[in-house]
Amino acid sequence: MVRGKVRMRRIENPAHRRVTFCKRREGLLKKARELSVLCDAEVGVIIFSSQGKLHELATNGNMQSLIGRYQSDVVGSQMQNRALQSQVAEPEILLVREEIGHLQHSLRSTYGGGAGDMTLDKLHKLEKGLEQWISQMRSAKMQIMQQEIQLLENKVKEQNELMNMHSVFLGSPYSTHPFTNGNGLFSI
Amino acid sequence: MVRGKVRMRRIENPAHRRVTFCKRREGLLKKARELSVLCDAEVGVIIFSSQGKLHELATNGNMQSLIGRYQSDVVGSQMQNRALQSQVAEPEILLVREEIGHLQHSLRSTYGGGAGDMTLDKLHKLEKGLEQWISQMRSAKMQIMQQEIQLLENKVKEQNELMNMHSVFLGSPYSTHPFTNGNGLFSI
DNA sequence: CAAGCTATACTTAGGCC
DNA sequence: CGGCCTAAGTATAGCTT
Repeated sequence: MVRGKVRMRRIENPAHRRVTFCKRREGLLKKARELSVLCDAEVGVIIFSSQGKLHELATNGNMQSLIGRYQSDVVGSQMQNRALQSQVAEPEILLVREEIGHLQHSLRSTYGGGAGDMTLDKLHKLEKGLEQWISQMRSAKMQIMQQEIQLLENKVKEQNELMNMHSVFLGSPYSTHPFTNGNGLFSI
Repeated sequence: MVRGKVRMRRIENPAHRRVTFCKRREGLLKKARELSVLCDAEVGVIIFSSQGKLHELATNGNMQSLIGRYQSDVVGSQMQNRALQSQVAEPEILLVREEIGHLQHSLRSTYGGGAGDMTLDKLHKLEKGLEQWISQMRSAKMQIMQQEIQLLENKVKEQNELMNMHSVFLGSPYSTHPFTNGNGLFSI
């Protein structure tokens, strides 16, 4: 029987803690699955016990793809999606894929099945992960550069507006500035 | 009032579905936080609603580091940790860091504060992410190669044992095989 | 030490504002 | 829409086996 409100702090008794961990972990995963089914949501749960053991749930069956979607959403922007798609054929990814292909081939010729298939499956997951990581990396870099360009464009626009004000009220004192064009405005 | 057992299937009415999503999402995150506190566990939850909106919880406050830990555990092995640490100073990461440094510098000189700081903060997060992704990528590749080496070594050992059996029962029929050494055994 | 039990606390569907 | 209410259904702490 639950004799009172549960004290919301770390359970000190290690045995109690482990039992509670097992029960509540199952409860949490059940709730996650229910949320996913009832509300048509995609849910991922990652749990590390205090002993460091990993437990996980990905309602779509693939944590890597969920993490990929998460990264896309956090790094953000529509560019991300375009980048993820356009970059699949880029040389760096092709090189890695080729490298993995070689490794898979040598493994395949070494083992004919059983344990070998497990290893291949693992490699396949790694391959997916690698592509994802590289895409993410590049997308993030493109994102940064895109931001810089945007900021510089804004800066230029700002300066041009200032210039126009100066022109109206004070004439065009900067017409000989080395970075301005014939109209006294910055250009890229 | 709850009039009967909840039917464990997608709620078709969109309004009901959204309300239930909000309620159960809060419940799930609460349970996750409780599990973390009571049992001293590290918990991460990622939820995408059916409209694609992201909701997340990382009980240590940093989803990226949780994902990093997850990747380490899935890709596996102690090597991963060594790799994560030893590779921080590697040229590729230094290059990216330098590149980001340049972008940060130009942003800093363009804007003096306010929105500029938000952008810098975002860049800083991206920088951390990039390092992680590169480390992950390299660790995964090293892991694959490590596995290949291990498998090849096992294969060689196996072959050598077979050779020994042949030597005992049939003599040494393969002593002139181009890939064997003077003892009729494979070597790397 | 895991598995099962049960009283009690907690969650939540549906209603209402 | 978002918050509050409440009955009914669930989860689970502490116990037992």
